[in-house]
Amino acid sequence: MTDQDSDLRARLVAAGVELVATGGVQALGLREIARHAGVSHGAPRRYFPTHRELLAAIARNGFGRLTDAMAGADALAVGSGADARGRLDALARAYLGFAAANPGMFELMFRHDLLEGSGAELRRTTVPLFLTFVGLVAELHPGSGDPAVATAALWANLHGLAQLRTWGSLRLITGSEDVEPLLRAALDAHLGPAAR
Amino acid sequence: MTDQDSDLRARLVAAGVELVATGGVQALGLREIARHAGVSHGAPRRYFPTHRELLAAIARNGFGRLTDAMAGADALAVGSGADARGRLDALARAYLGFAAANPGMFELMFRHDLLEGSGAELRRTTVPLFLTFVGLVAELHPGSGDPAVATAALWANLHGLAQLRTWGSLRLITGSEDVEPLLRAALDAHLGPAAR
DNA sequence: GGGGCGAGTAGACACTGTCTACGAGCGCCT
DNA sequence: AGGCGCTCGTAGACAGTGTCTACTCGCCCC
Repeated sequence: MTDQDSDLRARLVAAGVELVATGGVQALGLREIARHAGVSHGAPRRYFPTHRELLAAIARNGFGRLTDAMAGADALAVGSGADARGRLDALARAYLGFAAANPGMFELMFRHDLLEGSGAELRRTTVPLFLTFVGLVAELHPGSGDPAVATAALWANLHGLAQLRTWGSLRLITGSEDVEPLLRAALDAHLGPAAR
Repeated sequence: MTDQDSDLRARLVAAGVELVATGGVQALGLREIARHAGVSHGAPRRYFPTHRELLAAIARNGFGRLTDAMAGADALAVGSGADARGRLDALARAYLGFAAANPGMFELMFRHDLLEGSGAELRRTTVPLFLTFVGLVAELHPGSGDPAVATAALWANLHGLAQLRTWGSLRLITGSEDVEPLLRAALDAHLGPAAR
């Protein structure tokens, strides 16, 4: 698991991360990743039996970075004295911010056809993140139904906003590329109007 | 545009629709569609200069069917005396129902990487549908901000639910495959509790 | 009746992911 | 010290893909 342990494995993932950031998902050909890492096209097979497993490893990196980004945003919110609602705001913004800053990676992370087989494991990595969401929602809305359901509905809203923005529908509909008003509307709808 | 006009064009799209229903997006190879339509692999090129344009035509079929399904559900709701909230319920359920019944097609419809170039045109086909949404939301919440923003936020919620369900996250989170409680939560959040 | 042309065929090309045979380089053990 | 074995990466074959180009067949119109 260290940097030294199986150098090429880490280099391949790093090459994939770089490629998906610059060229999107379609730049993640097996041979192209191998070229980018400076090895022959057969080399990845030693560490990743199939192309999909390499993609899954790249996606795993993305989930890690997403988790880190959100944890960081949450810690920052807590540090500046935010309450539950403020923390949820910060987490939601971090989610959308990650999707906007890493559209290719975000797409890869949720392309179940590319990750089949490893999908279940990747899904599990989002659980801790989700649990903090649930805790905050429960704190904000005590005793009003299952907080997991409310949280899942909210998460789906964030996710939909992220997807539809990269798909380009939002600008068509609202006339603006800005998700901010939509995000506010979604948060207000699910969590109640923000305290001001 | 009739059945007779360029027979093969329609047959190719029909073959694609069938293939995507049974084998998902990855079954939509150009050569495989041609085989399924009983022609050689070079034939599609006469009607679709590139593979992506054929996929776009298949997706266009999907958008048409989605629009029809939602319009039908809405008409049914109106026929049974539903108010604005009831119609929105029916429309939302139709959207999720379509996504659940045609997961491959739904995925294709929102795979911008496969539809690049034709994406803008396809997006436009959803506008009338969206406008009825906006009208109903405006009727339900008169004078509370831009109804287009509220509607876009709601649509994103539906879309996110559809995507996350096919991705398999919802079962992990809520312990159940059923979207119904999540849908109710989303609708209640955005539209207020349902009249009963 | 013959020329042009639209429609589909067939093959070439570069490229992909997978599989297999091979070889270079290193550590280990006697 | 020397040979063995094993890990790691190379190189080529293979079937399959999307695109492009040459071609052929059949039909319509003059």
